[in-house]
Amino acid sequence: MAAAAAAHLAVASRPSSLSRKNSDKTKNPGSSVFHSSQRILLCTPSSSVSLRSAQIAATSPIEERRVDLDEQTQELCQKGDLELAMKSISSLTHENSSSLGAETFCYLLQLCAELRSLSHGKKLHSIISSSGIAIDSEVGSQLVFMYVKCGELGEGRRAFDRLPSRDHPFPWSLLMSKYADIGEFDESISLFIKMWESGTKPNSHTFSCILKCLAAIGSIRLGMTVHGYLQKLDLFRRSVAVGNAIIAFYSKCSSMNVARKVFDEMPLKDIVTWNSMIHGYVSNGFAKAACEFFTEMWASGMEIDLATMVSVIPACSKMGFLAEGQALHGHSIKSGFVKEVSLNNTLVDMYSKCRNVDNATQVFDKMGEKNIVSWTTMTSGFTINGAYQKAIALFEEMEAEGVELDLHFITSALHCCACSGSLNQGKHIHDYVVRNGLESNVFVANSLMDMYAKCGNMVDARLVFDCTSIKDIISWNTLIGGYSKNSLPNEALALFAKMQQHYKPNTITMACTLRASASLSALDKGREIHAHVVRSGYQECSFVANALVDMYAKCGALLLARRLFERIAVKDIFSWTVMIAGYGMHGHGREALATFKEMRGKGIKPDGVSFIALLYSCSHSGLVDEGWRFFNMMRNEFKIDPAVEHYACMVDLLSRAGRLSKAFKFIESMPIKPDATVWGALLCGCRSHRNVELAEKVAERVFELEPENTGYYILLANIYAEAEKWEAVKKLRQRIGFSGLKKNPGCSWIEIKSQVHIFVAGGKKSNLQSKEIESFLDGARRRMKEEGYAPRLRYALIKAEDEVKEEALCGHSEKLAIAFGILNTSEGKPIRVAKNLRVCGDCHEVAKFISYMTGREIILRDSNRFHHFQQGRCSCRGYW
DNA sequence: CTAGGGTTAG
Repeated sequence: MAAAAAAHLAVASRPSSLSRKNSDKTKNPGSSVFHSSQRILLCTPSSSVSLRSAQIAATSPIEERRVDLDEQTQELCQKGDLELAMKSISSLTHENSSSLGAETFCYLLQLCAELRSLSHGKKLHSIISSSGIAIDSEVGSQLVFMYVKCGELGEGRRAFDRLPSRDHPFPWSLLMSKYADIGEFDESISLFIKMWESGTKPNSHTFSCILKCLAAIGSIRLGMTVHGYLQKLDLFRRSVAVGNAIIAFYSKCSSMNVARKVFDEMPLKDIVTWNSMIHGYVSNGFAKAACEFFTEMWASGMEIDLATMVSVIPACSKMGFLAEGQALHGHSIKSGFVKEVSLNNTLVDMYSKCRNVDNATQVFDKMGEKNIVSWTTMTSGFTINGAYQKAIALFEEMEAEGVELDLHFITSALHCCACSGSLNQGKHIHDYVVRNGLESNVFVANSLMDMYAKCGNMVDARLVFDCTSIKDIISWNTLIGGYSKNSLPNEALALFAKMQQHYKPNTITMACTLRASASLSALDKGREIHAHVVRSGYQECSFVANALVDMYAKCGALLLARRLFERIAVKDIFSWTVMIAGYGMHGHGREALATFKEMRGKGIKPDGVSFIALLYSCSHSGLVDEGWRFFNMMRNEFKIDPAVEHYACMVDLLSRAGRLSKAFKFIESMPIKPDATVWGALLCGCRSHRNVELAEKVAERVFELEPENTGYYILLANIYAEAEKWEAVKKLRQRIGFSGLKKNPGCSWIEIKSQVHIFVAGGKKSNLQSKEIESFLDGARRRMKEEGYAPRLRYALIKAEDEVKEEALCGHSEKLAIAFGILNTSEGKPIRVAKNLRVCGDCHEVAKFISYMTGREIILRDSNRFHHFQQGRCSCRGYW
């Protein structure tokens, strides 16, 4: 204020009688120019002005002409007519330009700023410079203002740096806020520091801006210092904007409690105050609090504006409050907000998230103006509601219309392809990305990788990864996770090792990597990662803790899994499910049931997945009655509609128990279409209970559903072979040959001293120690006979055709791995072997005997479950 | 008191 007055004084002290005379008129330049009716009345119609200007130029003496020129230009400025104002001073030449009052230049520059007229602004700048008069801080500030408003921040900064004095906060705050707008918070903060050091007192604008910057760089401590200082100044009580800025600061720093306290203490609140609180609650994940706050705002009689609506509607979306959302929609219609694109976009989002895709589509179709956000929102709306084809159609529509698609839209479309497994559509979008040079964007690249990974195409996912120069931690995690989920654990672990040269892994990396170790059954590797987790302090993260339990369970260390499980302070539904599944795969059905009971005792409501784990546990422990009980409990008590996985568990349960025809009838009575896993479970049952007739019937259904899955053909071939139906085996073999199918080769592996050793079919050329292994197994077999072990060996298979025989040999890979383990580990240590297919019957018997013969515990994980061999017995008790 | 505080999508 003082500085402004001084500037005015400086202007007044110029040899100009008019500036003093005019000073009452010039008090309120700027935005009021267009609104003051008094000013407009004072204005002369433009035609008469130019007439007068011509008269003046012709007749007046110099002094009078100058006065009139000042007055007349200022009047034109007040009217907002920049063109005429510029024309009126165009008669000025180099020699006499200094005769125009500085105040007039202020008027002109301000009008240029408001009208964003950079060309006139620049012209004025050059006139002022060439006039030879020194640019005082008032004119200088207007120059800064003009340049900044015209989008020339750099020029504005240069003008600022040339100011003779910078004792007014205006140009400081102006630059600070523009730097903040373009994200250069550090520059803004450094200006604030310079300002502070120069002794210029910041005002409320400056403080609003610095709080915004400090929030953006996450400097909570400094922000709190500013808050404390403002409390001493009592500034935030006098300025609502400052109070609002403090609220925004705390909400951005996730301290809604403090924000609430500030809110309560503010003596003056406006609509922005309320809106800031609502937005703060929503963006910090307190959607419910946001809704409640809105209700309070409504009740207080405060006006509701567009920003309120655009903040509170997403809160309803997050909560799934359809009725409330609809009420807000109604209010928007009444208040005319439905004209706004932004509001319609939130409505489309709200209806989509509240699972009302019809209303979402209706709003979308009806909205007058659409922007790229509308299209993006509708695309993800279709995706979350499973209407993948409609989402893809939107992409095609946009592409056909030649609309320029931004990266948000592209990532949404890719996400849709990822969710629906639409590889071809995804590739099509990839083409678009390449054509439009968007592949260097890290978000797009990450979405592409995610899409390829979810579609099971890790080769292309890797290609995108390798071609992207800019990677972030999400890129690495996406690819590692993709490898883990696509059963490529070795690739996942290799990439994890490589990643550590570039990035510190985060909790998500750990969870993905643990999953890879789990699927490899690589206990040492898992332990290594566990150590990493502890060193990084990630063990408190529930994601990681659950992954650790899962890893130990899948690596056969069930006791360790249980111990870690018990250490999880807050067990969520995932923790419980993982533990129940862990017991299930080890055949500890009773413990699984007890854990489930414990979970319910803690008030955790089971979901569909936890029931899959439970039913699976029952089937692997032969708990038929219990299985039924839980299946009914799930439907009746928890109102969960069984999914195909639940049916598969039940069929498995019945089939293992030998109730094959009941299982068959059960499948036929299913309300949903059974898939290959359901029929496949029955086919397995047919094998263990040697029912060839039913097997043939069931197999046809399976082949129809999954004609490319060779595992089922081999299963049937084995069923025939075991029944010595060689003709049938031959026919089936021909059928496989005709379709040109390749089978999944069986392999087993064992980890010794962090090194994974893999054994494949036949084991011919596989290992250095193949001789020792062979002689060990020969010895074992000899002793088996000597000790009268009934060799339930499938000798019959020897008569089989090559294809089947080879399959029988594949089964031997686990024997090789077990033998290798015994030969290379010290006595008394358990042997942990994993296999990619189900264990073969012969190997199962041999493993039992080896555990008895050597006194070693053998833990074999096959594709289906764990087998703990100890003293000649297996934990599966035949349920495999 | 020309500048400041609150606005949807990945």
